[in-house]
Amino acid sequence: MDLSNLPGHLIRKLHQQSTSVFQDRMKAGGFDLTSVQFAALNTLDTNEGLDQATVAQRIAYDRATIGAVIKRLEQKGFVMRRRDQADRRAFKLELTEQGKALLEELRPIVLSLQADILPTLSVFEQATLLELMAKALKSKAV
Amino acid sequence: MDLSNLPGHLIRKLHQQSTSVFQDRMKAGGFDLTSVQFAALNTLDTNEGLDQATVAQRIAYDRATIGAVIKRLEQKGFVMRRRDQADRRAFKLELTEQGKALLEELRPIVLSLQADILPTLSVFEQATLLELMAKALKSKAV
DNA sequence: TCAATATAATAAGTATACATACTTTTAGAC
DNA sequence: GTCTAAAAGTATGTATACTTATTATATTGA
Repeated sequence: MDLSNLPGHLIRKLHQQSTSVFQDRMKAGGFDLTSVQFAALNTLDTNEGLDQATVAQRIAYDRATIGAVIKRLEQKGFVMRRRDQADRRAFKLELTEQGKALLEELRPIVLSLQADILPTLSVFEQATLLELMAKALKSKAV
Repeated sequence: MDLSNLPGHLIRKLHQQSTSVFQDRMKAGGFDLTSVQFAALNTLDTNEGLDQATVAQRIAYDRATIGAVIKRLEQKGFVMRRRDQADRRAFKLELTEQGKALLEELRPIVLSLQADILPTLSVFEQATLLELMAKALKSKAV
């Protein structure tokens, strides 16, 4: 039984390639940030005051993982947490000035590295792949 | 900046969907095995006596990760490790009878769950996606 | 031959990723 | 107004996933 042509294996390897390109580019630019951390920062920029659970839901992670991610972003000085006075269970999250500045620097890098994730595909093939992946992610009809 | 249409994000979500289907099916069948553990077992079945480093290379993981995976498979009684007398740094790995039996049970399940990873795609679309992913994984020409 | 190099496995450290359980707080039913 | 169910965050535990360093053993080349 050869796994190498099965969807599960191909998807995992592609994910591996994707995160590897991201890490390499960050490192090359002198930044110390993972793709998850970037996704969280990016979500907060356009949505000041979100809580952790909502951030987790927006970028499709569980609360526990995002809690740890936010904690590290706070320690690095990119995010601030304040108790929500209207709902004292939650925190309102916002970017620090440093976080905003970082995000402006990172965005063009993150956009440009996307092409390197699929370097052997033509523009048309890339578009086809993205379209099929997006369709595959749609929830199955009842 | 909307990440949701970028390759990196789509690939991650698809990977998430893939591992989720795998876990659900294993659980439904009463098995306690991850996709990585299955991949390692499957590699050993057709290649008795491989060492950890070679297994890692075959299924595209680093040695440290596979070392931990093999350790758990050994604890579960599916794999045996013996010092390679020809190279005393390495272990020769082989499946136990229990490991072989498990693999026979799992294979049809793993094959059948592949279709559920991409439930909303037609057969033709699935084939196209697999082809593009395989091509995207080819190393970029020098 | 023997010093330099390389390799197999492990150790230690960081960061996801998720399940489950627990605490605190909120909201809805009555 | 009180009871209960739900939700936000945290804690705990397991399992990847990878990097760097270390140890033991092999290989090599001058």
